[in-house]
Amino acid sequence: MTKSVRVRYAPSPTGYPHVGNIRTALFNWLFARHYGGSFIVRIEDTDVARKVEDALQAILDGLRWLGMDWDEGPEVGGKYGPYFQSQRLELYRQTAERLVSQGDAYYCYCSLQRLEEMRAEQVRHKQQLGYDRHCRYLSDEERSAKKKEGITPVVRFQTPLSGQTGFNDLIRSQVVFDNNTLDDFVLLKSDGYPTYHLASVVDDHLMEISHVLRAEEWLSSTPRHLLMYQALGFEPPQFAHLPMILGADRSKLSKRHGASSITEYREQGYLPEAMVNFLALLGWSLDDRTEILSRQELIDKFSLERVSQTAAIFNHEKLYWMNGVSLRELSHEELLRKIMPFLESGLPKEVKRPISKEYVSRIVPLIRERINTLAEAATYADFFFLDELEYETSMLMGKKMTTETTVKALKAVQEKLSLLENFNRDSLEGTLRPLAKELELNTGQLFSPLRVATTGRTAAPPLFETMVVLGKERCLHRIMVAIGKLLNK
RNA sequence: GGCGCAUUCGUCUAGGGGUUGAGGACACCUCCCUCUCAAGGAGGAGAUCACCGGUUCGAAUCCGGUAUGCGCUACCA
Repeated sequence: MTKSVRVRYAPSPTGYPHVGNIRTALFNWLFARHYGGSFIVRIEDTDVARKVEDALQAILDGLRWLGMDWDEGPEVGGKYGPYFQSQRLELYRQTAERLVSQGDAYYCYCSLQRLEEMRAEQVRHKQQLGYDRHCRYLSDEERSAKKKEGITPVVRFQTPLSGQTGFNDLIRSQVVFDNNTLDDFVLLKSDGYPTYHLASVVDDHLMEISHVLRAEEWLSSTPRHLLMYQALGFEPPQFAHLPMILGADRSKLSKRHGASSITEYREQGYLPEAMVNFLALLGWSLDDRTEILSRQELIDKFSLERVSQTAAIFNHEKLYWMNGVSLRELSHEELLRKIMPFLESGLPKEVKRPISKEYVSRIVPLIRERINTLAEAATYADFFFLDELEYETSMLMGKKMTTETTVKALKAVQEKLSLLENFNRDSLEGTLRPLAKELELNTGQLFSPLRVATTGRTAAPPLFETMVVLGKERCLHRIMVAIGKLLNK
């Protein structure tokens, strides 16, 4: 590679950052970092009608959250700016005019209505869809007449009627199109804004983009872009079309497939490192066995040669598993820090705020192997914070236990524990195990009612550790409540 | 309708002419560990490599066709 690597992520602020989009950003970012090149963010805000107000912020926040820093773009600037296409309109207009004057583009005065009718007609007759080139063949008189009518024209590219346009896609190798299957597409809209085709070609050239890594949906547009590069005398970048990410039903991933915006994953307690790891493996692989890779390993190992050619279905379950792995790799301190806000926002409102960090610090070791997302901490560990536990009385009774034997067992525990001086793991175990024997119960038969009594659930962290964190008083109180429930049944 | 891209376990994927009776991961099942649930460990089940032809001594791997899926075919990106 002689030229320095310069790649761009070019989102359109028309919606929240979709995971498919973010995956494209990630591959660009990894590619740039791998080759020590530049990662540029360029905002393609050329669709005024579809613009969404906070989309830009959400996109930038998403990138930052995932640790994808950009060398040029919004908020950081750069010498190829501005990085908002809405601020570069003059450049596109000039280029469009140049193409018109050199005979590679023309003004089109066709009304939206005419275009619509033409299209309907084509569909009806099962003809090839596309602009019929009506205005391409306007005489000078007709042209000036249209001009006099005051119609603001669009500029269309004058696509060659014959020949072929091909290129070597870095992921799909040789791809060829017949020029006669391409229509005269719009370069400049009547509102003065460029279409994607014009803007991206102009900007990629001006910004000296070396490689265009974009989603496969752009593959069919690439010959148009190449024809423009040719007409303009620009050297085209290298192209690589990334496989798409689909939903479980194989259609384009969307809201009905569950969370599709990166923001939602963040809110659900997914970790950026898990997200990056998972997204990297959607369409790329290192070898036949590596699943867990750090950010640095990803940068070191990433290569276009190992990007797959097939669309991938977004597998939520695997992400969920991977998040659990990442979560368990966090240090105690880090996990604690990340869990705090989720507890603050996720615990029932009757729990007093602020939540004590010291207290949570004692809970974290008990739940870290039992949760897969940060948000789950709040639902899994709520009994550590609640005063009143809600559960079915029947849950208190273990295998082959009756109300009587359960009450008897809990009363025995109550008695033993109230006499206990040091309420710690070992003293609890040293007390309760022998007690089971005394009562002629197996450990499960004694521990499971006790677990339900103290936590309100049948699945919880290890009993003794849990009881220690809850404290003697609270445990005794909860056991008393449980006995009461059984007797009032 | 036209054009393009793709097609290996349910899913993500490895493998790109013989060492593959196709490897790994998620999910699923069994067992171990164990006070429950997890985590961890050990196993299991799961793919006629879309189909049909061809090339070859030999094809999941190369070629052609068919089918299916997806994408593009907008004054959206």
